[in-house]
Amino acid sequence: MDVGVEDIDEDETDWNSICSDFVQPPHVVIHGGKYCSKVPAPPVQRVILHFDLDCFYAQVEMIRNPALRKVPLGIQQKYIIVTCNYVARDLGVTKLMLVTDAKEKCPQLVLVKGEDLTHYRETSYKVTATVLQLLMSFCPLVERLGFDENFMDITEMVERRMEQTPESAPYSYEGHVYNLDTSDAKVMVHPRLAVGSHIAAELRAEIHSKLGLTGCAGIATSKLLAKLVAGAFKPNQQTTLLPESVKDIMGSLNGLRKVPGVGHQTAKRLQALGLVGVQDLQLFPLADLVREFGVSTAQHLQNLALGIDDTPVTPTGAPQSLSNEDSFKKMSSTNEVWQKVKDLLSSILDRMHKDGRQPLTLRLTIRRYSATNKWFSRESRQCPIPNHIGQKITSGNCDALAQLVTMAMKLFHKMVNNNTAFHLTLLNVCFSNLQAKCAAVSKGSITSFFTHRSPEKTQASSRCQDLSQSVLGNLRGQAGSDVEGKTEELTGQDASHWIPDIPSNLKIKPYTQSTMHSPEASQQRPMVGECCIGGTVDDKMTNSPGMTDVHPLPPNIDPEVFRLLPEDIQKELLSAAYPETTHGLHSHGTQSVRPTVSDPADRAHSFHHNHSEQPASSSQPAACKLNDSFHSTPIDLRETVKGFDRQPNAPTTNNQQEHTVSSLHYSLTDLLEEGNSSTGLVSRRQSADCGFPGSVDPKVFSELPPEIQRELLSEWRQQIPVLKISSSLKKQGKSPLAREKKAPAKSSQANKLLNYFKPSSG
DNA sequence: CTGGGCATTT
DNA sequence: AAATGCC
Repeated sequence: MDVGVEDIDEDETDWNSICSDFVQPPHVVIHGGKYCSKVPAPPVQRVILHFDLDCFYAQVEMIRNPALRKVPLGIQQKYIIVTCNYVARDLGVTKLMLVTDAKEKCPQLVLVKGEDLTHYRETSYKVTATVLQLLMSFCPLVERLGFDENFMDITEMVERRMEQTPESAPYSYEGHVYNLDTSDAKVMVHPRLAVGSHIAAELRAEIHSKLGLTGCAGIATSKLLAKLVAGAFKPNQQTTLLPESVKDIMGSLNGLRKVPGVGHQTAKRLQALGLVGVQDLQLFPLADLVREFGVSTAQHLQNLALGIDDTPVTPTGAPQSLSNEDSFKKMSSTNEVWQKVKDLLSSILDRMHKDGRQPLTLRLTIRRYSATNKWFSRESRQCPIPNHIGQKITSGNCDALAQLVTMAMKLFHKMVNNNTAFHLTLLNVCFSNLQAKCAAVSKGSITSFFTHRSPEKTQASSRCQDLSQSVLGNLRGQAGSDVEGKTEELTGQDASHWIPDIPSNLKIKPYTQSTMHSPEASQQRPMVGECCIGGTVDDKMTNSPGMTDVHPLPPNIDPEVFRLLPEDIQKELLSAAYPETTHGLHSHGTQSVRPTVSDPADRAHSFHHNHSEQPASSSQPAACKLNDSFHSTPIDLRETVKGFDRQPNAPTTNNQQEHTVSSLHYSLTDLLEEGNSSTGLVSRRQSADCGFPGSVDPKVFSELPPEIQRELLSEWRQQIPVLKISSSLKKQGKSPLAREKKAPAKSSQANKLLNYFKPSSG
């Protein structure tokens, strides 16, 4: 028993247990390590953060109607309480409880229908966007899990902070430490996790102050452990898991089902092998497990039981499909089906329109009634969506609805014979194969790059168009900048809620050392520098007129690039690019080029103080210094992090939030429209000095697969024609690139991408 | 009387 | 297209 975990810790690689987060050679990879197959397992431990909102749906409803905060609240979907607030929980209500049971147990229970997920979805993406903003300057990696959970790889961020204050790593943890008394001497051994715990606290404070939402965080060395430990203390708290306690937390799980990754079916198959507890799986002969699951799954499962999880945090980006469904007791007439399909389509059409991308396929799913095995028996049929219809969808042409209903009914009749009786219990419509629209850009000559799409475009070229489209969609959506021509009317600021609507905030000292070169990037460097991707592309792109007209967005402060700049330039960039965040809400200083951001050294100093020992005068907890860079008024973490007794009433929070957002939007609009004030400097500096595209959207960039991110950065550093690409990198789901990621072609995908931006000569 | 929505894998 | 997993 427990042998496995012991083995892990005491295997030759002892980095796991005995201190020395410190000794990590700075050059040894960071977040990129796990993605880079070329390097052996890096000796650097990741720091993974899992953020889990408390009873999410209930929180959203309580924000919409603060009166609900005081009453036992349940969110009802059909006949079940999908979640409930803590008032209700104290009265015995639990998640996934039947409404009847819940009412019986708690007659005062107030129910709110939660079948329409719109508000939850929107709030969910706001949370992810906020997280992204926080990590923006660190090559942010955020992976969503459902609507209420986010994984972050904050290894890089931790590394930076440790560099800033090497002598004063925080020998204290924010929040709980799993199974350990915080006064225990052993807690001092993992400074990187300690730093992670402080970041987690800041993140939670940020989410709360911006969105009014509370949640739990787990800090550990893998997604699995971070997720598990996040639930140790439940509402609105956080817990750090030290490697020494891996065995404990895995052993604490009662039942294999508690292991994330072990679902119903898997648990049943395991049980058939006689395995019920986590330990059973840990000790089960791998060979036998392989016989049942195959080598890959078997190893994975056993690793999970051992608390081993190497899976990377994969940026989620925009959803790859949008679906809408409804369930019911019985539906048996075609008319009913027609009506329901129409309703479902109507709603999803609206979402699709706001998303901006064009769905290429439509899928209809049904569930037939069956006394036995009621929940699994879904059938589906799908078909391509003709281009002319797809365009109507993205342009908001209502004609699309009727045509789609017709298509859906055809799909329906592929599954249900017209003259035979049927009994459905569920209908689902889904748009998938989402493709960013190809649009023209206003003044840029970029337009020509994308307007002529060959009829049979390669997947790659379509990917390229996705990029271009994305950028434009984002420009339109975010700032309402006019985009040329026939493109449909501006859709407002919805350009997908899955992207942050404000630029990254700069919270801590920017990078000053180059420690995050991925091996890949480094290796490519000489090669790329010489190849230059064809002076052809380079020339065309860099020389192309109108590029400077491409509205520069606030620059993406990417560490890889940013740290290469002289410090004074860095500061200038910061203050010019983020007037709101550096000056507060009142000074709307797009004109100001003067560096007003606090001196990085000061920040580091502050960091030092806050973590080493509490200065007598310091009434501010560690995170304050960070918060004050993007809140007009510092927020006392002690109030926001620990319980919210003094919780800001929802209205106040919301107002502040609105103020912030609108202010930022306003200035963002300015930036887009007068691309030559202070931001002109920024973008010029960036493109000329460091090769980083000033108009690239950090959020979009962050959503690209990590490999692609590194490759693009590498390219950009070589002064490859970035402006074009950057402008095209506005908003881009990972989908197309993610697919590419899996493709065997291991050569520089960024290079290929660049090629696609060449005007398709001929 | 077990939701609605998303992703991945085969 | 179906199965599985997660929340």
